[in-house]
Amino acid sequence: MNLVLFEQDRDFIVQPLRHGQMDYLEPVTEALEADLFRQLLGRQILQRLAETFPTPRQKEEVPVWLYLASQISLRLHRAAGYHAFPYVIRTGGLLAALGPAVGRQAVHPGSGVASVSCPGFNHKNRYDRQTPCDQDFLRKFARDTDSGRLQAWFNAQAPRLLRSLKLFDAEGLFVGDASYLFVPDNEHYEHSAKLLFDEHHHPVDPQKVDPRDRRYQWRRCYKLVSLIHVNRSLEFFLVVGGAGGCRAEACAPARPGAGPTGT
DNA sequence: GGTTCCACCCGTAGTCTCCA
DNA sequence: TGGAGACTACGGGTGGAACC
Repeated sequence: MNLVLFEQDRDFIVQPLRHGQMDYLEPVTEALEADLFRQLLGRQILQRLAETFPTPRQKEEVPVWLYLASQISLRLHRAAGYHAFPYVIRTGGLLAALGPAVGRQAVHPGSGVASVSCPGFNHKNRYDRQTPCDQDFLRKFARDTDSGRLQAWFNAQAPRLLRSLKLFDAEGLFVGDASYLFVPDNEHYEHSAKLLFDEHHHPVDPQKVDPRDRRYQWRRCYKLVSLIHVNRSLEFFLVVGGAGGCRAEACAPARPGAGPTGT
């Protein structure tokens, strides 16, 4: 974790920290994240995934493996949007794993301010690069990727990769899990559906309950069905496949009140 | 010269926060 | 509780670099 403080900020920030007052704790340390990406890169995992990724680009400037690594890093930091990419790069461990050929971090000896310098993968930039690629590249690459091909790619490559790494338990236990992803009530969320949920986030049949009951709420959502591999002692779980979407008929609860928890 | 990629910029809409 | 302003996410446009 990098923390650069100016003199006037110290009392304001350090004192509450000493008393255990914190609004948010970063769940991933720089060292742990760097170790993860060293494994992924050193064992050629990201490169192998990139070879089959359904890239929307006809020619490649920024490598696909960097796109995949950036997406993983954003998820690790729970970044909701690409806007956070410069901050994730500056504070996370991805840059350390990638090495100075992709970017290096330096702390100014006088001011103590940390800065990042990245050579990039082309010479189209006008300003000094703070990230290996522009956040707009990640955003538009993701937007242009065909969702159907992406889902098919994940469902094919994830089990293939896990099998090659010998990560499947010999007993071969798989669990089907359905979750509901709640979104704001905005019809621009394509293929989302409004369902009636009870106070435990279980979908219920509006024909069989009183929708005016305040315990029930109409909520817009997507449904995610995941195939998860576990061992009997539940020491780990691996998501090996999934399907998303939420047309009303597909999202209707199979058994009122017995649905999965919202996630 | 045409095409593609992407860095950079801008406008818009949605969401959040603050305050009366 | 509602309005104003700030913030954020996103789509679209532009122009330069790279390549054929």
